[in-house]
Amino acid sequence: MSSLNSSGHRGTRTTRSSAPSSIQDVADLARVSSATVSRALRGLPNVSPATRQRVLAAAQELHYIASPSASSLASGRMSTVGVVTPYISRWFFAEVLSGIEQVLQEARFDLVLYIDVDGKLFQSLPMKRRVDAVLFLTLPSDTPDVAGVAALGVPVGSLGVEIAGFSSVSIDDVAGAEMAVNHLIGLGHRRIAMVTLENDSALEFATRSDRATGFHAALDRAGISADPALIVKGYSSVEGGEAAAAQLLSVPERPTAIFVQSDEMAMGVLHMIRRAGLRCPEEISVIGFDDHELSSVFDLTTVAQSAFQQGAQLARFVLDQILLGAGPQRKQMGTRLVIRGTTAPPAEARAFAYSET
Amino acid sequence: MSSLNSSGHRGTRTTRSSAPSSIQDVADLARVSSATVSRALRGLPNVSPATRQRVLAAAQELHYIASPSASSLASGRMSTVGVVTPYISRWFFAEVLSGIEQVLQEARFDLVLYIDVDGKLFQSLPMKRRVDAVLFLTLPSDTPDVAGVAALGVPVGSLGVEIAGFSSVSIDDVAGAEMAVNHLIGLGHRRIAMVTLENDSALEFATRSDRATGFHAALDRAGISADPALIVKGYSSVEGGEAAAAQLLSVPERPTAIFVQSDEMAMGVLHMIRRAGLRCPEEISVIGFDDHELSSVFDLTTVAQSAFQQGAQLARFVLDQILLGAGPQRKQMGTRLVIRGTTAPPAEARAFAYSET
DNA sequence: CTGAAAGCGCTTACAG
DNA sequence: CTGAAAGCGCTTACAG
Repeated sequence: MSSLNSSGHRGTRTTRSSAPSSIQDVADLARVSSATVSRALRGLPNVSPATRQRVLAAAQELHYIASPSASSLASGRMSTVGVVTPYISRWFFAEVLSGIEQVLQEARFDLVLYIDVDGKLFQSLPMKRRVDAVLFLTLPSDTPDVAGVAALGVPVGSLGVEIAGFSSVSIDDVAGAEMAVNHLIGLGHRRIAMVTLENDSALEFATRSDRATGFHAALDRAGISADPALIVKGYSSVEGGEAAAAQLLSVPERPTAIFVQSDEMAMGVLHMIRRAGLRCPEEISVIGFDDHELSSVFDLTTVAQSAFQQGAQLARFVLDQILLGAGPQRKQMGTRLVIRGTTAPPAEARAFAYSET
Repeated sequence: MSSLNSSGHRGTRTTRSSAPSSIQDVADLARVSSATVSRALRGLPNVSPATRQRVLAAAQELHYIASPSASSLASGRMSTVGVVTPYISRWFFAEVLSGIEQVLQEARFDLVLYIDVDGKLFQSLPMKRRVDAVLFLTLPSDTPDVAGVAALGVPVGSLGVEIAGFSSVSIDDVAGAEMAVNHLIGLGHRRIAMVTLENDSALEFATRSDRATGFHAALDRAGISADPALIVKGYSSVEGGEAAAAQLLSVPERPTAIFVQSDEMAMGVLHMIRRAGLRCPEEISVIGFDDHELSSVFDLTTVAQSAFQQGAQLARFVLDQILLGAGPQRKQMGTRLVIRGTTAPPAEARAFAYSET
């Protein structure tokens, strides 16, 4: 090792941009040991101000950046969180991911992204030994797979579904759905349909059943018996909404209102309604769920949730576990009814009387 | 080190699920050296079939997964690619990211995600020494910042803009914009407006100027002089489109057609047109750019591009650089006119004659 | 407040 | 085909 060339100050070293400088280079320049460099640079105590200054200056001069693999190997910390999501281009997941990323970036953690549509990832779990925690925006419906996740040996966060031992953030899907359906009932609707999620993959979307529960609860409380013909499943996309709407519109006694599981699907529903020559909300009301960025453009009444905040909160929870050794935490976030123009009293009701807004 | 306890075969070892097993554990169980384990598990040559089998079996029994930090430190390879994007919930970026992720996942590379709206990330470049390559879905407009990126010392890929030394994938924005405007001209439009991107950040959206170039080229060729009042800027969002449309609709001599830089902005434009009580395409035509998932719902005529394929291709390019030592490659992908219902001949033209579709 | 030394768990020439 | 050994570049008790 050729060290101690404190003569050529910023000459030879800086120009040879090939190999990045090591902690030893910094130590040599600052005339301390690598242990001290490590402490000084990480802001640990027990370093005299003067020494710290010298180290900082040396590090800066050499453009020193600690090798992440070396420090991970030595410390056992990866400063990385894995995130598993089924989609990235659906509003909800994109927003959640953005929230997670913001919190992690502030904490100077890296976010490793895994997209997994069909739950196959759970068999290999490529994030093994790579991350300090994993966030699942969806979980496999398979119990053994979930057990495998727990066996990762790192804090786990799950979105939308509470699992023993995992941190989680969710919304009250039951209450949200009830709120939506109560709004329709309050307008005078009795024949209310629901578009729910197709059980299309190995993944667990807890929201599916919970929102259906809220739907039924609201109807029950109003003394309305649910018509099975008015409950249809669709894929979580605009096309899924279109297909579901086509099905609903062909039911002999058409519904006067439709509660749709997501705004994206609701947009498909609106599209199909328009194509069928029907007018919304005059002839049929539609309410969605999410408050998607485009919902205002569609003038869509919906149940708003903040996906971004949910992601941010979930990231904070696992960060607490990693950094502070906290236990798993859970939180349920609020939803809010956003009344726009796709809901109105049913045609018959209007003929008779005024209704509440 | 207590090794050689080959007696309790699957007893003691497997049950203590605390510390993950190391390469040495596997070596002990298979009665070979750790060097051989390393070779056998990575599929390297010079390992006898019998030995390889024994190692594989031992590794499986111990649920062995190599420590990424240790192997990175020893080999110098991170098996990770960094991706920097300004947004994640915009259609284009979400699609590109999906394409990148798919290719990386197949190659068993990790994707580290960095969201950077305002280009600040380029001052710290947190992916230093963490990744084998970086993909920029956008670049800072600052030349020194770009130089800093090049100094990362790893292959770099850039999307939408060609930079010396970087791999890149883009579309021919000029040609795409010309195609859009030619479509409008062919329909008989002469007063054609353009909604372009606000120069709202430190980031370089090359598409901005290129599409404007195509717009002007098409007008020039048709002998139409562009009216500066018909070229407005807006933020890259639905709201941005609304604001831009509001401005355009207040121009004394209204345009008969609008070419909008992105479908998302076009949706805002359509919304504003509707709110202004105008009919599209009867009174004003609109053409977008992207072929967003929702464009068919809006019946929006647009210039289609495959963002997913662009992302996948860019990932393959840098993978070639990392794995095969290839040089930077570049490719321009195609665009395609998708004619839907938001474009039609201008009102005056219809009064006189038939026009082409 | 500081340093010497061990160790984190792999990979890779180098010998054989 | 296989192993001993060095080395990757840090962090962390342990002494002083």
